[in-house]
Amino acid sequence: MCPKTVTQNKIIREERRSHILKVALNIFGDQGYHASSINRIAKEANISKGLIYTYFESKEDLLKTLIFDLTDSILEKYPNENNSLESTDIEFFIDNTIDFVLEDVSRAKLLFSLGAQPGVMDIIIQKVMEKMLPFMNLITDYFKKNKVEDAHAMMYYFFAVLDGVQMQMINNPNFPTEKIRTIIKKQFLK
Amino acid sequence: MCPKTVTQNKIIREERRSHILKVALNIFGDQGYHASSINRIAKEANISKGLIYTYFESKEDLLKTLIFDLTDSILEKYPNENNSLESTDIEFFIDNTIDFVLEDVSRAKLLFSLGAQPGVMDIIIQKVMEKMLPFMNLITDYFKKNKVEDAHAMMYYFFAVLDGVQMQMINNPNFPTEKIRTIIKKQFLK
Amino acid sequence: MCPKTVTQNKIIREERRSHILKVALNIFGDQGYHASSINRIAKEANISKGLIYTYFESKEDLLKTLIFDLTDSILEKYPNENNSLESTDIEFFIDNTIDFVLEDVSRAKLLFSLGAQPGVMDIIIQKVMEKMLPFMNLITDYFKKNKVEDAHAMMYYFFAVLDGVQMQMINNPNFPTEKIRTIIKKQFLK
Amino acid sequence: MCPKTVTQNKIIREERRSHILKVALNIFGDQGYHASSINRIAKEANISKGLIYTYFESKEDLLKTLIFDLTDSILEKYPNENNSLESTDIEFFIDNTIDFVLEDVSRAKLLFSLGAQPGVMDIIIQKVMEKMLPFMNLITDYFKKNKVEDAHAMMYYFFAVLDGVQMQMINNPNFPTEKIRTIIKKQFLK
DNA sequence: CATGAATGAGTTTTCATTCAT
DNA sequence: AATGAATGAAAACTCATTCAT
Repeated sequence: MCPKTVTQNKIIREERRSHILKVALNIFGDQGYHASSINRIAKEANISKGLIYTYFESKEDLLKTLIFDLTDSILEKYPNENNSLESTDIEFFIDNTIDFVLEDVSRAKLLFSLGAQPGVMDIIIQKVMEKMLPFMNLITDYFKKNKVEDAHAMMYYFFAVLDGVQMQMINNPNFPTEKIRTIIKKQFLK
Repeated sequence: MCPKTVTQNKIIREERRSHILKVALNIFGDQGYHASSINRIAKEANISKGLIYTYFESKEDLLKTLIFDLTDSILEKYPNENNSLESTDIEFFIDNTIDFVLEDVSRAKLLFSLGAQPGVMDIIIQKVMEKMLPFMNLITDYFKKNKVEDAHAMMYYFFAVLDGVQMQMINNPNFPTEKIRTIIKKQFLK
Repeated sequence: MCPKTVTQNKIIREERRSHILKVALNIFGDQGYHASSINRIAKEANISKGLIYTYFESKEDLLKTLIFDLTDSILEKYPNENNSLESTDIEFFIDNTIDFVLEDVSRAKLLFSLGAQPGVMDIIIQKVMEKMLPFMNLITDYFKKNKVEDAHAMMYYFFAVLDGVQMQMINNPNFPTEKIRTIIKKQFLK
Repeated sequence: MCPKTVTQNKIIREERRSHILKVALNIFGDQGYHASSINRIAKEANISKGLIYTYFESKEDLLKTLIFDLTDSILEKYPNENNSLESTDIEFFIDNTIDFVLEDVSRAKLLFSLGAQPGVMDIIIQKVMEKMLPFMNLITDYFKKNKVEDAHAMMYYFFAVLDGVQMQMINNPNFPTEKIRTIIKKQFLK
């Protein structure tokens, strides 16, 4: 029979919703947003096309939802206090950045594939920047404290290195992540 | 009057062709392949949709052509001899990698947006790997020669760093490229 | 309410599919394959363009499906045993050939319009020939048995006559089909 | 140099024109009108697309011209006097009908492929009918004179047979034309 | 709530026709 | 007269979205 109790429905709804999100994340991450069809997502999730539209307003809404989750998980990488940073804070950030990819490659893939989606990366950047900008300054201060010559440039370099490592982790199955983690820490932690 | 000479036509064709390629590179780079319509490319290039099809068989053919050009320009980054590398060779590669983005941001954008296009990145990787694999070994040898502890991991780190720098150059208008160039050289050249 | 049952959908799909086929047969038969647009077929069938593509992969697939049906209905004209033919077998074939047009003029029109479609007639011929070739020999034998001077040529003549009759039936509204049926039988049945 | 004398031009024009017609006849006959592109015709004729349009107003005009030629050549098959027919007249018509295909298969192919082109066959039929209708009556009279039971039906049969033979000649490379010619004459000439 | 048939706007692609040279 | 680059209207096809059941 079809009808269900209210509670049953609530649970089912929550499960379904997150299932759809998970499947969509995988497919968007693999094929890119535009190349992924709602049909494909529905099939992969073993539900009907129509059902997706009871959980999400549109394909774009699905993407936006994923992006907000993504943004939240990115924000978690940044330490919460605004005091000056110690080595342990930097280490925390390095670990979080690397673990961010290890935990869910699809999520990271999606993030990196979003660069080409005009108007989407902007949303992320805008939200992330609030936390990132002060963090960038803290990193710069950290390098100054450690007598790095051009601390400002080194801060940019630091982010570039982490970006590059994330990209390699995503695309290169031979990438020796743990060894690289050690190298990064050796280089930036004093 | 008599018909346009063969030479005249050849010049026209060559110009148009490369003009279309240039416009397509920009749009594909900005929006991603799937989000870019032939219509848009035609408008941006101030020509009719149809004309694109006298120069390229299909939208995919247009992409493939761009990719082959891209692949060629990537291959130029790698030094040609297979002897052991000196500092100058590494410096040459670092400079080429950075200048690759400076010369044509759209081209680099396209390259980085291609990660999500299944079946496309494969083509590039396959062609590039022939030259890249031996080069990776040479880099490893270079680090060994310089008494780097884990030379193999350092090689991967080296490539990750350059990837990350390229990404930042593309996405971050504040990125201090020249200062970073100096930092990289200081770190990896001995 | 609960979703449409599987059976309901199956029925709908079957009906729509055969409706599209019927309309397409008419239009292809009337205008020829290339001159018939999917748009036109959709309008005539009172459905949207898109729907045709949920039932058939492409315009060509639609044609191929019609052709396979056509081929099947042609093969039914030929008697099934491989023994030597009697008058009744020949009569059966003559009747079937004429009735083939009477039953569905559009189908016959399509068949005759396909001659110019390269690569399509080949498919039909290839499939039909398997049954036709032995039948041609049986017809030849039949004429030999009846002391026809050049039985082999007469066999070709027999097929030519039936072809011509089918063509006249299709194109000439005044053609006295039943009288011709009698004439043919009088001529070829002994 | 390009400029030519007036006379030279006239000759060239006439040659070009008939060359284009010949090529178009072949291609239209082979592929059907709609599947044949102007581009293809131009290439096959070793001239430019544009040039076709100095000789013919449009693709349809090209077809119409071919059809008028075709109609003329069909009309030639019919004897010119309106007196009652003798065996020799019938024989003349049979021979002409068969030779019509032998002389130029492409022309015959085009004729038979035109059945599906709505509005085109009508043109032919309309023009041909003027000569054909009285001829049909003469044929009927001929059969009556020869004590054929249902002379009117036999007349239709006669045309059907000739149609079928033409079709076989076009489509079946093994068709024994000359033997069939004999058979037809034996059957219809007394 | 769940389905998938159905839609139609938008995309790629083709091709007869034009026109500057 | 001759060329073929260029156009644009129309065709094939895709896919997010809707809706009857």
